[in-house]
Amino acid sequence: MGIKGLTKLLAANAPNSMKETTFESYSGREIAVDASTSIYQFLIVVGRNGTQMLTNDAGQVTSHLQGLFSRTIRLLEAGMKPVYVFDGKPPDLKKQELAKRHSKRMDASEYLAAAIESGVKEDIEKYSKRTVKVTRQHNEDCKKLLRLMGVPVVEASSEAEAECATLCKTGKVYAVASEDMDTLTFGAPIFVRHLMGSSRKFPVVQYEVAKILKELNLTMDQFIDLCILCGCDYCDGIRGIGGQTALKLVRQHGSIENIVEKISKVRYRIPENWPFQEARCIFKDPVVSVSDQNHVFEWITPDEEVLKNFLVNENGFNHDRVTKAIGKIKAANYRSSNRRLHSLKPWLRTSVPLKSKETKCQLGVPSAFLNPKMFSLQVYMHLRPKLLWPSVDELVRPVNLFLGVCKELALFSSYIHVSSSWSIFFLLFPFQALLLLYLMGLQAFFDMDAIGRLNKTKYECLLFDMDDTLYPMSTGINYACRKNIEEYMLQFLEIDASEVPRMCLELYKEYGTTMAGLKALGYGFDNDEFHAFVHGRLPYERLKPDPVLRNLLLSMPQRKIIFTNADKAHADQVLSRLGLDDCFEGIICFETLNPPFEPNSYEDEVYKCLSSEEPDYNLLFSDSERKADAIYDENDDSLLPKSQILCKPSLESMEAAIQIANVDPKKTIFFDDSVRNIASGKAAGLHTVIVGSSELVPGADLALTSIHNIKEALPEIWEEEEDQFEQVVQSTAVETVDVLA
DNA sequence: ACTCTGAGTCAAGACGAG
DNA sequence: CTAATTGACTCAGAGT
DNA sequence: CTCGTCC
Repeated sequence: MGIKGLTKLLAANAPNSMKETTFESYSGREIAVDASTSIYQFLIVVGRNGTQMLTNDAGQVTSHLQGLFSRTIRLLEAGMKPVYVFDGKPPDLKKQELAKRHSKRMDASEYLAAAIESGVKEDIEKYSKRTVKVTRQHNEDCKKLLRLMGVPVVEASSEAEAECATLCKTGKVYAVASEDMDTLTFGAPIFVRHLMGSSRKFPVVQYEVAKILKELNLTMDQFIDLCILCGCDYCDGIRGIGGQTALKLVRQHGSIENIVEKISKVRYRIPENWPFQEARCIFKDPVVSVSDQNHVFEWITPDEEVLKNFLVNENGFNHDRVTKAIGKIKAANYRSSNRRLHSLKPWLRTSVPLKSKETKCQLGVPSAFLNPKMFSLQVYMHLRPKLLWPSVDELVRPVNLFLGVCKELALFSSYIHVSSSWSIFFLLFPFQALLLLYLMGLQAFFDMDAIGRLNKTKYECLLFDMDDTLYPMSTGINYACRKNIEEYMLQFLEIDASEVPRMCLELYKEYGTTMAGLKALGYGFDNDEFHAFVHGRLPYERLKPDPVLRNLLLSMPQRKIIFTNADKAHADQVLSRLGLDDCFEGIICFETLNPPFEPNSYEDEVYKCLSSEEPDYNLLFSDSERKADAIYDENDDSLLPKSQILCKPSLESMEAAIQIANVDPKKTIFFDDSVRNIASGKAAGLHTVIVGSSELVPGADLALTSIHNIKEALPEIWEEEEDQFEQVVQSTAVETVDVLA
């Protein structure tokens, strides 16, 4: 039922909070859709002829599949990235409402039976529609279909609308498309109605919750109260109070509590045991599935064979139609992956560094950064000293790309570690190198002995991510951190509040850290200042010493190194709070990979970040390439600026870490909680363990729900101690050497 | 006369051949 | 083991 | 643009 009369109320009292848009304008956007309501519509309307519906050979209804299939393709073809959200358990408060609906349906069933008997066609049509319900099987069919199509599926803990709103609040989707006004009450920042109305009966309308609050001059809490008074699914309103009066009362008294206190008890009857506070809770802090803050949705290529089998063989779809449709999905996928950051472009246009230069000065920056020109990448790149062999620079890029591909291929089979010297080899003899690589791959394929050897490989080093890996996500540090980043963007970079969460995630997704992304967009803030702001007031007190983990770590014979994207101060703080500061040989942190930048000695910087005597050409090239790419070409649709910041999950950062730590990736295990970091760790040739997940992810050799399970899952780490002859003597007082120092 | 509420009722997809 | 939508529209009736 | 068809 949603919120009674909210549409009218908003149209009358907050007309500027809604704007007409078009279907096409959501191209490139992630859109959350409530699956259950869609399925319901399909069941009611698709292929219905009296009680007759679309069915497969077994007589099972397939209307929902037909509808969902074509609708999803329509969205994908328009460049949208749908995320379907399925309902979970309804809240207890909704039970009575549901019971009411159920009994209505039962009545309808009786009418239907009567209608069939009497043979009145219109009645049969009418009542059979009313008896429609979405069964578990329907939901499962649709989930299966979507997964096979490569479209993400979310199972909500409770209400799908609440889950959708949360996805939007956290920036995981751009907007929620729904007809249900509840979505706004749950606080979805951007809410789109009539998106699916292909019949241009209604135009597409976009609501923004921030604008609604502004225009109604209410806080979010007051807006929720207003919605409850209007009448929602969870409890009754007050008889005699509809939208108009509710708005007046909320404006006047501020909250339901005050309204109840002030209004005439004679005129209005307040329900006994009125659960408005519980209803308020459902809207304010809805039960949503606890998902990884940093989880990102992916739209992958459809599983063609299985999908065909499912639709054609199991459900009687026309083979040619399905083949054609799959072609459409693939084409759409290809288009969007080719310019998947299409959606970043608005920011690129509006957030060119001019503003950030000013901000920069306001912040009072260290003198090294006073020349504002340095912070406009365009200007800087224009003035920068010529790189070594600029023409080679151009040449190197494709070679590096090629090398990257080869590496991934080769390392995928875990046999060959391509060292940096390969870079030169590839540069000089690309074809010979390719041939050699091919032969090595062939040899490895047949060399079963190599497999045996590989399995026995001793581990020499353990590389640990820190945040959410050495301590669980539940401490809330990650969440607090993100809030701080958002606040920084809002306060110092003057980014529009409505864009912040989404931008935050999008940049994180593309660049590894939001900070790296911001830099890539041309924001010229000071790194230290950013870190100080973001990490300065985290609830570190929630981190408690972890003696169990400490003992585990100290008992491991291998070298142990931290590899984090965070800055050194944060790493020190966290490790000291956890009581682990003496467990690690070193910390590879933000400053290690991104040494303080000195404008005059650009070339030196490249050398300095490598601790080796001789410059490593592989890194040198990729580094210069990175800087060169920082220019954003307005005319190019597909190219986005690269960040000048080196951080996970870039392959370069992995290689740099391996280089700095001076380890052999084949003998190193990399622990991280991020799927992307794990994937690129694997690409760099490391053994990988995903922490905080019970399921294996692509590129992970092992999954650990908690780092504490390490002994059970990886006994090899300790076994080694017994049969290793020249065992490294592990002094109990491990010297903590910061690599930066 | 005018405003507002509340209860009941209805309708709801997507495609493409002609 | 069960249950599973929603908004627009109309019209009657109650209150101002 | 409409109307029949999708399974």
